[in-house]
Amino acid sequence: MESAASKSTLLVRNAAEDLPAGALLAKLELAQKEGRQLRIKLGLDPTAPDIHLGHTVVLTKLREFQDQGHRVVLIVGDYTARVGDPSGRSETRPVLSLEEIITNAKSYEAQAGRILDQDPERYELRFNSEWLDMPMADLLALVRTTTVAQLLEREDFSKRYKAGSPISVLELLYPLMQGYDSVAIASDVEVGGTDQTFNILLGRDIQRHYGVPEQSVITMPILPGIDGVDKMSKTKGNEIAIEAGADEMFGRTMRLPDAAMDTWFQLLAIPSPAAGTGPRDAKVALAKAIVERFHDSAAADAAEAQFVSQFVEHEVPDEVEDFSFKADGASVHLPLVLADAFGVSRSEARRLVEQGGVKVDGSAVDVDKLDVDAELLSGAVVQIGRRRFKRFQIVR
RNA sequence: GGCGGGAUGUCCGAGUGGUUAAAGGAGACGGGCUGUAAACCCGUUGGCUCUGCCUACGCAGGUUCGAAUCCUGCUCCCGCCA
Repeated sequence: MESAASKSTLLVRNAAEDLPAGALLAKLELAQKEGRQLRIKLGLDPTAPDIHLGHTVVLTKLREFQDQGHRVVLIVGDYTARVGDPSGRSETRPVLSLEEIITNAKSYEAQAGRILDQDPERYELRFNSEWLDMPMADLLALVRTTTVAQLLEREDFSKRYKAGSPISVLELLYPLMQGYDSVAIASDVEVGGTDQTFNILLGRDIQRHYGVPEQSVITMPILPGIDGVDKMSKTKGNEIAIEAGADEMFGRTMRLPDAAMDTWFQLLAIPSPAAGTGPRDAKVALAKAIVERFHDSAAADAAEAQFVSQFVEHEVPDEVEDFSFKADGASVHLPLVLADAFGVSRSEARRLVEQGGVKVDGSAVDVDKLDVDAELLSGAVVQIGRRRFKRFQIVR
């Protein structure tokens, strides 16, 4: 059997931090000695149903634990989501209904199944409403564990405090609730992004107050989105969803700035290409590897071919979605049809035409001819910009 | 409880009676260049039946020839002091 030390080294190799130093090793040794599994915690936010590449960094780490025989406990933050997170501005963040949360959680779980082993021996899904919906007395006991000074240690809190920006009490409570989750499920190890470091560490303090063993902490670096700057998130629109089609995955990866490539190779655990490989080819390798991971190698080859044809050789893609529209007269008002077909406003459609951004069968539309012969559009591939296509069909 | 500040377009943020659909920036989008990278250049960025019309600066009224800008009331938010 492999030693705990080598297992620990493996688990920590691409992590940002392993806190406190050596704690993971101690946990692994303990588990080995007692012949039991470790309980590996990951909290998830059920506000968005789609898993993207950023989530996979942490999920893959969890999978490594599972492969060593440990048990992953996913916690759906249904209770916290229902309360609503006021972080940042006082924007009315939609408080999700229980149904939405459950839908999201299910979808999330299904997608996580592509990375995690969902064998019940190694996998557990819990909702934190199970224990957070507690009596006031219990809440007070929880709150007693932590001081304001401790909470202000967190950088974004202290910054905002100093700047005189609002910090809601609810926000202050979040780390406590997250910490209590660790108590409730008897977490041995909590995994999360580096942005979670404070919260996860506070979980240790809270566990200590409750007289239960403290979890060790593994933080993973944050994967930047395809803009190469911000954390990957759906809100920013810089994500690659793992459910995305092969072509989209490939194409979006190719938009990644060169500077972020190394990070991606590393965090996604994709072998870097040989030294001396040009940045473009390296990115192609990256894109293919990603597609291969979530589809297969045939799809990766096809996506590359498609990409070259569409963006290098500027050919119309093979598969273009149909858009049917009704033509009453002999001619149709182009902005109107474009608006319907591409989900833009008519004004915007008009602007796009004016700027030469609209092409019919490969040639730009004449700005002065907004009313087009319906027959000419029939069966034509209409294109906006470089990556939006629709094949028009007339319905009489 | 007292005092003060604020609510502007996707976001940030100017604007305090009239060329204001609203400076500037970010983002986004379109075009050029290109490796759908970066950098850079140009343009667009409320809607529409588009040389005009409608809607818009927290909400509701009011003053005015004319208001995002002034007045009144309301709602919400924030900071400071206690």
